Amino acid sequence: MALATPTAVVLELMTMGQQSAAHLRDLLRAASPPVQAEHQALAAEILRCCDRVIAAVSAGAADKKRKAADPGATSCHPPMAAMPSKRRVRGAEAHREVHADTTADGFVWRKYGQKDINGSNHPRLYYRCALSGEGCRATRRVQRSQEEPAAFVIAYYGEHTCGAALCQQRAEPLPPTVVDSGSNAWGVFGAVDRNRGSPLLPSLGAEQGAVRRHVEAPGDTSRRWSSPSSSSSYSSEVELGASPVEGFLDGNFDWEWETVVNSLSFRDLLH
DNA sequence: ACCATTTGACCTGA
DNA sequence: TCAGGTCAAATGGT
Repeated sequence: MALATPTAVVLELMTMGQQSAAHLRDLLRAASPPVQAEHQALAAEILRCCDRVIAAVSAGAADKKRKAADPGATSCHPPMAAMPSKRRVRGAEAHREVHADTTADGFVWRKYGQKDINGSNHPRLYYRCALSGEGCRATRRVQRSQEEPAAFVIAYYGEHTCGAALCQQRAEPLPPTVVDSGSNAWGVFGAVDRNRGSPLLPSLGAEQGAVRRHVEAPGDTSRRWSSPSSSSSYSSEVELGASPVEGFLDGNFDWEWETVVNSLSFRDLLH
């Protein structure tokens, strides 16, 4: 139960504003005839402002909490104090929860963890936006539905502050079929036509060939996702909007399918 | 050698 | 203390 503290109220209102701005931006984007880029930029700007306020308020609240828990903490370590906690508050409500029959939502995600969950037959997968290195804080949690093993429950946390332009670059042709996109228009981009199903598989090879280009410009490493504290690389997942192939559904998730998809290099997609 | 993927360890909130 | 979320070393593939 959320306490109606001033901070909570600000967060709630800003989140509503953020969702509205996202919706507006998406409406403008999809408008025909196309609206001026200036208008779209304005909507994007509003969204960015909301994002920043939410991030700032959240960070402030988290910092306050940390200090309360650790009164000995001083400003000796300003970088840590200024850093919002990377760890999501357990049980924090998802920004949006989607029940879908595929994990593909048109965004480029990087898997950063997997966990077996108590009372669940299926592991939970953790993804963050592939552009997190550029400041995008969107993450998602994917798990097979207990009731419907063929369905996924995808919880989204945070908004795409990367502008999602790159994230969505492969999703444009997909029709909107995601269930429960709520008031948040990101759901629109989760569009996947399940009827395409496995027939997409053969085309993947061609697409992969088209996409796979090893062009690495100097300084391109900034685009490669990496943990702030590590030089190791992380897995990437590029979801092309295909449903898991029947037969993969038995057993552990559709790892095989994801592996096929994973063979696409995220870096390649950025070119 | 480089990059992607896996998975056990670690951290933190409840 | 436990369970969920994240990190990062180890491993495998190209």
